[in-house]
Amino acid sequence: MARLPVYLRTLLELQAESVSNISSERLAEMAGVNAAKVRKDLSFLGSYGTRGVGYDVEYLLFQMSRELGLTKDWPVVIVGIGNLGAALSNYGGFGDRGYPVAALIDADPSKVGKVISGHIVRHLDDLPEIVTELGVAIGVIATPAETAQEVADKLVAAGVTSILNFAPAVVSVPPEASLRKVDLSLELQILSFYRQRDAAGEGLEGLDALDRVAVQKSASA
Amino acid sequence: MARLPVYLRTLLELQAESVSNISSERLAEMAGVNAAKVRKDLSFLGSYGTRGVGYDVEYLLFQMSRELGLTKDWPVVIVGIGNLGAALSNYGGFGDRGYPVAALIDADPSKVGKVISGHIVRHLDDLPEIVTELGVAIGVIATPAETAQEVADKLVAAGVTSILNFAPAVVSVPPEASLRKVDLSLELQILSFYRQRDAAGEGLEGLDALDRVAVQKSASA
DNA sequence: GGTTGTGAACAAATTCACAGCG
DNA sequence: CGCTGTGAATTTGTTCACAACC
Repeated sequence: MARLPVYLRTLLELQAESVSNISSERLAEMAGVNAAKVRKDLSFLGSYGTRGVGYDVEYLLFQMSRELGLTKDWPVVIVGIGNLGAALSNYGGFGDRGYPVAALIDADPSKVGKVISGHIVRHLDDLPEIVTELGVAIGVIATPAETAQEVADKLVAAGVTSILNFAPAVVSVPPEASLRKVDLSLELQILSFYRQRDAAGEGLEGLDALDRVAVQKSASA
Repeated sequence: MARLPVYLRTLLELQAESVSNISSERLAEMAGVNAAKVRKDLSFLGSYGTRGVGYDVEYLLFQMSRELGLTKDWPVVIVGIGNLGAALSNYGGFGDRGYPVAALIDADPSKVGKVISGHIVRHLDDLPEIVTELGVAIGVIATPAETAQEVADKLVAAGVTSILNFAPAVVSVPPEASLRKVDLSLELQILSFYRQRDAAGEGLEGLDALDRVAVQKSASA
C-alpha cells in the first residue's frame, strides 16, 4: 500500500511533538486523506487500534516500521552519473532515511574513477561484484532514456530487484522485480496541462469539481 | 489525464524514427498499457484517428502538444537551494523540455547572492516581483518539510498556481492552484516494503498476482 | 480487412454507515 | 459514549467487445 509511508511520516511528526495517541480522524486530516481510508489501510497491518480511544503512536510506528522494512538499511546504487545522478548522490535525503548510497556507477570510462560526493565512480561492468560486496538492495536509474532498459536488465541480472527509474522511458522488469518511476518533466507537463485548461476557460469551466480535487492528489502514490 | 505525457513521449520517439502512422495496439505496447485505454484516452482529446488505419503521428503530436500546453515555455522558479534544490537547478532536463529555470530562491540570507548553475540566488521576499518580471508559471518546492506549506502559500499569493513539491510533507493549496508531489524517500520506502514482503515469504506467497502487476505501475501517475 | 470510438461489463478503490468493543 | 474495524454501497477506472467507418 503506497500510502503507508505517508502515515509513517505523519506518525513521526506526532512522535516528535510527544503526542502519544491519535484518532483516525486526526491522522486522516494530517495525511490529507479520508478517515475511513486510514482505518482500512491500518487494519491491513493488523488490529492495532483501540476502540473508543484511537491508535498508540509509538506502537503503531513500531509495527509500521517493521512492516515497511525500516529496521535495517537498504544500500542504494546509483547508475548514470550525469546531472541528475550526481545531484541524487549529493542529496542527503537518501542516507538520512536508511538508504545509504553504496556506490556510483557509469558506463563512460572518462567518468569512472572520478570522486563525486565522496564516492568513486565505478564501471557498469563491475556491477555484479559491487552488488554482492556492498549488499546493494535498490538500484536507481539516472541514465538517458535510451540505456534505461539495458541498465534495468543488468541490475536484475546482478540480483537487484528493487528499482527506481528516473529516466523518461518505459522500462519493464521480470515479475520477481519491482519498479517504480519518477519522471520530472512528466510532472511538469501534467502541471502545465492543468494550467492550460484553467487559462483556456478563463475560469474553471474546463474542469469540473471532481477533476479539481484530483489535481491536488499525489503525483506519485 | 496523467498518461498523456507518456503517449507524447512515445509519439516523439516514433517521429524521430520517421514513423508516420501508428495503431492504438502498437502505441499501447510501447507505452506499456492496454490498447483500449489508449483509444479511450486519445478520444478524450477528440477524434483524431482514422478507422482501419490508425493515428497520424505528426497530427496527433500537434494536437497533443496544444492540449498539454507545450507550444510555449513555462518558466520555473525553484525555492529552497539546499542539496536537492541545487541539484534540480543543475539538472538540464527542465530547460530542454520547455521549462527553463527562471530563478532560484532561498530564505537564508547567507545563500542569497550566490551564483548556482548560472543563476543568482534571490530572497524569498522578492518572490512577487520575480514572478511578475520573469513570467514564472511553475514553482518547485525543494525546502525542508517544515517550510513547505509556507512557501506554497507564498507562491500562490504571488500568482504561481502550478506547484511541484519535493518536500516530504502534506501541502494543501486553494482550489485554483494545482499541486503535484514527488517524495523520493517515499518511493524508496515503497520499494523496500515490497522487497521485504518478497523476502518474508521466501517466494511470492505474501503478494498475489494482481499485486505484482501493480508493483510495476508508475510511481507517479 | 483493419482499426477506431464507445457503450456495456467488469474490477478496483473509495466512502458510507454502523455494529461491536473499550 | 467514542472510535475502530469492516460489510455494503458507491464511485472511479479499466477492459471487453462490437458497431461504425475508412
